[in-house]
Amino acid sequence: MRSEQKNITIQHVADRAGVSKMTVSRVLNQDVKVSDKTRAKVMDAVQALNYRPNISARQLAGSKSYFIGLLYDNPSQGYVSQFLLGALKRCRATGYHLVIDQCQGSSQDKVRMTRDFVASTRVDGVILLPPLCDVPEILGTLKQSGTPFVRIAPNADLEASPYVCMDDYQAAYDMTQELIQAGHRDIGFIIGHPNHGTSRLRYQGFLDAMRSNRINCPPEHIEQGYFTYKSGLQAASKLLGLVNRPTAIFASNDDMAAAVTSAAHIHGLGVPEDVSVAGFDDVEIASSLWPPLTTIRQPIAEMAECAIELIRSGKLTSDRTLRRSDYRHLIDFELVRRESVQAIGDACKS
Amino acid sequence: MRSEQKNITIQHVADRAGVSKMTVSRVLNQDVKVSDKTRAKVMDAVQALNYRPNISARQLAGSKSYFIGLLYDNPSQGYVSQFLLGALKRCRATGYHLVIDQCQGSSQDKVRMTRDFVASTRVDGVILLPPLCDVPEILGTLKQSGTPFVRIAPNADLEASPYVCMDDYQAAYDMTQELIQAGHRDIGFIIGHPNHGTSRLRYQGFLDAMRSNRINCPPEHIEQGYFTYKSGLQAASKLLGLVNRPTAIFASNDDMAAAVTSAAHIHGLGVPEDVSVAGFDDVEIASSLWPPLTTIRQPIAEMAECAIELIRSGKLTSDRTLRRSDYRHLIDFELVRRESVQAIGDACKS
DNA sequence: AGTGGTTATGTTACTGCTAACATTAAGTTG
DNA sequence: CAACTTAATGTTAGCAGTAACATAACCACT
Repeated sequence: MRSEQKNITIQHVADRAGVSKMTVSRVLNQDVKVSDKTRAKVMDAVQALNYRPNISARQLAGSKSYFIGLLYDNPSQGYVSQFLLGALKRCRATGYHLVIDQCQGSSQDKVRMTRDFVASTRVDGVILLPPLCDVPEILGTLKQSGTPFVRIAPNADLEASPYVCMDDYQAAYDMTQELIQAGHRDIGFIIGHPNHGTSRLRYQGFLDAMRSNRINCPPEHIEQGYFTYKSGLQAASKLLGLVNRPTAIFASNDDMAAAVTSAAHIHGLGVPEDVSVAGFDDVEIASSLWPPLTTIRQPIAEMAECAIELIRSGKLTSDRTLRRSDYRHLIDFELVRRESVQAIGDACKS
Repeated sequence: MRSEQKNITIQHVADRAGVSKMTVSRVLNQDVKVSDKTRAKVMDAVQALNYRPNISARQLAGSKSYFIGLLYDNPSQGYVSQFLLGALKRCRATGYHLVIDQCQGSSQDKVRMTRDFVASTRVDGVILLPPLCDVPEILGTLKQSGTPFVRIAPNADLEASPYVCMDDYQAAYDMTQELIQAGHRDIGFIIGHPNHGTSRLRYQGFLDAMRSNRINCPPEHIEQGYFTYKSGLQAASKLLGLVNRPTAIFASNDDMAAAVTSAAHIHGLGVPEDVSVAGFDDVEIASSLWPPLTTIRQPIAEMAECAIELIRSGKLTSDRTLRRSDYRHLIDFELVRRESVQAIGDACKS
């Protein structure tokens, strides 16, 4: 017994407003060819009846489905929920809905799942989260099906589709600059996983910031990590055991930065009194740790909003080749200052 | 240009199989009244044409929408993604789809959002994640709209709807038993946030396990926490500073357990050599920490599967009052043994 | 053979909306 | 002021399925 009050349809609204169904439909779809007077009458009726268009009927009759698909595989926990935050906000504001699915297994499985997904939901477009956005077979499948899609932070094949990302290089540059401005000169750096494209960008940003401040960076201050807590622990132990121990350590992600904090404690060093720590990503651990991490907030939610808009705009649907400038959408990051970084006093550490 | 191959409809399948649309529909909906021969013919045609029913048409014509709503507010990060894992698995297997939305703001906002959500998506049912499942206004709104709903791990108002949860009491009991069996007698416990119903259950499980093993638990071994890393740090510091310092600490969640690990390091104690640590929840931090935490894995994905099945089954739709046994669905937890707990040797600590 | 009772399949009439075309009303011009 | 635009609204015919009823086919049993 779903219907306490029986479903109100466009016909009820039309009757109440004294117009035809079609006019109501036009008002609801922002068609220009409706007089202001009629529009007002219709809107009043919509309000009064608390009418919501039946999305299925719309989809069946029209060309748009008002559904946007979100496919993901296995991004870091929290990434999905962050992304959803922004995506849902935009969807709510525009009357769209998000249908999500996980796409895992062999690349053959992924292809099948992708195909089934677009076929059975008839979404208007698909958003691919990393690392799914770098699976060539999926890109191929989507292209073949004619479904527009946007990728989030892809590492490769940048011409395959429009994509949204942040400027990892600039963020690392800025964070390094921040540490330098706080008086740090001996800065340790822990590189991310060598397979991730972002690792290189972040590393390069760090190096260039050091260089442009004419600060020498000895090779023993650079350690290779793998984005895991454990790898961070090992890297940090080496850095903190050095004779010319750095006064600040910049880790390529928060998990490793958290490990640096633990390593410091083990070495009997306080954070931030003895060593400052900076992370990257602003995942949950960054703020739940004590002291909370100074880090780079990835604008995941904003990236999501941008992706939704791209699909909604319909720009991607048209056959005409997109302009090059339509492909890349850079979203601003944010440097989050928390307690894990402290300025060095006048008393210079020996 | 969405249509590379024009959409195949039920009519095409019917033509190819040499039957009417209705028969195809019956086969697809597992109707019993179809002969095996006809069923085979139809399935062959479906396979050959790679036909997928149009979900909108189904929804419009039929009573089911094949969409299930998932509403959440602000659970711990990772909870949502964990939940999605199970929910999506079940959905995929059954031809359903998940439409998700976030429901935030004042309770008035939440009511409006909930109402809009069910009205515009016409989902077959709604799943409420904690802490949203304890907002009375939302429960009221859903009931009023006649939409069936299932709650996940609710704290209060247990008769309001069917719900799915795990046995927190038993889990805490088992974990305590585990520590005792590893030879620990002096066990510290950090209670969770007093506002959470689960905190009491976990505490009680701990107490009862101690009691049934006739182990005395001095009051100074019990500390109040608030489920945060910081509160765990403070509680652990007190416990580890005691003269009769416990040999094991059981924290009511993983964040606090992680803090215990850090506190131990600060106190110059090794985990697990000097002090064993047990957590609860098995969130990401539990396995990314070093040493990884022995903890209770909340069966979030399984709870999700159960919730989907409940809605899909249609049991909740009927007006007849549900049997009491239909309300509560307990899902088995799992005790995850990792490196943070060690058995105490024969040499008994003084 | 005729009656009744199944069981399997077909028909018809919707579901709520929009595309495409048809019509009316209003404004413009020679 | 009739003819011609143009703007605003109405009509008709689907979209792709399912519910509900109608019918045909088959079988057993008096």
